[in-house]
Amino acid sequence: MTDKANNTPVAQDENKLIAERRVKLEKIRSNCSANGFPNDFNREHLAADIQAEHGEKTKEELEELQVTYAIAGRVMAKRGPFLVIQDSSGRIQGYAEKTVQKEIRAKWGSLDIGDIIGIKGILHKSGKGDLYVNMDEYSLLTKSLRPLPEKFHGLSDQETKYRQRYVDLIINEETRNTFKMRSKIVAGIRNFLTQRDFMEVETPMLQIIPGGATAKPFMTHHNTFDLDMYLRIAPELNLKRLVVGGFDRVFEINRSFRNEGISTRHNPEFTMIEFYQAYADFNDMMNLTEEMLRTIAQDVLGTTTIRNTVKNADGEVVEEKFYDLGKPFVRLSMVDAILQYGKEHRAAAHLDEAVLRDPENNFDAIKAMAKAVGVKESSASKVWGPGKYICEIFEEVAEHLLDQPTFITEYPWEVSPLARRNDENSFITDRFEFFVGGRELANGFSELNDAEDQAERFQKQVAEKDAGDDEAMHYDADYITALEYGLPPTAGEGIGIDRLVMLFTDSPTIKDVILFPHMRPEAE
RNA sequence: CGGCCGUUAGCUCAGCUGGUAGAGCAGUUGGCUUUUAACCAAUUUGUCGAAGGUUCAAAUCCUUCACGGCCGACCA
Repeated sequence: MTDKANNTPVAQDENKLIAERRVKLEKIRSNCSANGFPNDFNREHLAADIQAEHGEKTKEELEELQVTYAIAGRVMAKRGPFLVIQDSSGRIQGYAEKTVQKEIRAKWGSLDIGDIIGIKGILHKSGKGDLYVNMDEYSLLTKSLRPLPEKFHGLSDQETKYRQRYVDLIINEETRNTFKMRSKIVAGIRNFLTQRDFMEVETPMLQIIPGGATAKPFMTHHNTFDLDMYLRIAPELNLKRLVVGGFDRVFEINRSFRNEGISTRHNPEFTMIEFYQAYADFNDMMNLTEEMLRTIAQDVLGTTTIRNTVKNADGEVVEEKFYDLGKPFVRLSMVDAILQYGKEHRAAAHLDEAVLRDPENNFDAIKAMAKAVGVKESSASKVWGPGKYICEIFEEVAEHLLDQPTFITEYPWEVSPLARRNDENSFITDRFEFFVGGRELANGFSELNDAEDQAERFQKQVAEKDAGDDEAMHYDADYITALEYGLPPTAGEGIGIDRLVMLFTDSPTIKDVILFPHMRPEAE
């Protein structure tokens, strides 16, 4: 099948400014080598390195040195004879004396903001104290045909920032920093785990049975097998198959896909790390999480205290929050969280501790309580048991209030189809979720390695699917087979990388930490 | 999927209770030539998101649609 709509070239949004630059490009093509696009300039130095090495020197000291530098980058501003050049490391000025300016005008028409040039010459310091490279040699490397956003206000239109991230990256240093930080965070996680003998693996994203989470999958089709397939919603089951195989400590950092709503916290494809450790339990995972986040914060931010802000429409900071990852994180059971945070809720009077602590024998009461606090029921709620109601009440009255780093434990087995039951209380599992700033960042548990129990849980999920819950899990017979070979006692965890980066970079929406977030196509 | 808000020049934005489109930046031309949002003078730029409607007259009022933002819903 060919999709002509996506392959038809559409008329570019030409305007006068672009036309003027095309005229200049014609001139450059005829006056310069390589038809105007040379690739023989040898860039030898970065702006930031030069600034670091010579920024503190006096004008006179520099004149004595007479050092030559070869820089290249994008022209970001013109100030008389000075050109502000931006490269991947930072900015430094170039200086065009009058004869050079005349020469440029004759050969290139004129230099535009956005053009990419190479400059080689002696480094000086200006009267106002800024370093500049004299344009002893220079070459126009790439003519920019499109005008950049205005130099002072920059690019603030969010739609353009997301649709044309390349423009956002040219213009906004905060955007560049966010994605540099993201790279460092991922590298930090990788280091942390590999130092602890975890092995990085890659498992299929195309799956026949999407498993490992309750979510709606994307569907696709494999032509050769003539087989419907799904994009994975989680790597979980394959990673545990690897633990069965004897890889005791594995992790995978990559995308999962869920065919659900888009919001400030949700993108249809998102990056998770999942890691599994044999002969460990969920308490070990919580300890590991604390240590990992602490280490990464220290390595990436240079501090364990993270500052997040709330801004108003004008971009002014109206609220500041600090999260100290250096302190032990709060650990609270789900029911305790309901009782503690529910005090502020408008329906607080309905939160009866005796009922919450024994929901199985108070099913009607827990249902009434859920209704009182505002839990909305749907057609799928026919199959809800007491555990699901507890979880719904928690989400309604407590979850969004979990600001400081908090582990919530004691998730009911009913909402945890892959987690191990607690030994003392079979109503709950050895599971936790981790929250910061009202956002869920991680989910971990001691793994259910009892094949027969797992088979029963899958059957219950299938019943829920048949009852109309299209997010319920499929029965994965091969996974049961794998468990029958024997999964050692194991604990595992998934951390949402995008949300973690949001926390570390003080980003209010997930689109700010994803280079190319999904948007509806623009109308033609 | 629902509520509210937005969409005007390449960018950032004005444009009032309807009277026929503006500023700064950048662009063009010239000047200046160690500037820092460089400066000085002159000057160009528009399908006012799209389509209907009301009106003598619509960027402005009404309707529908598109896209975006925020908040809900779903979820991670």
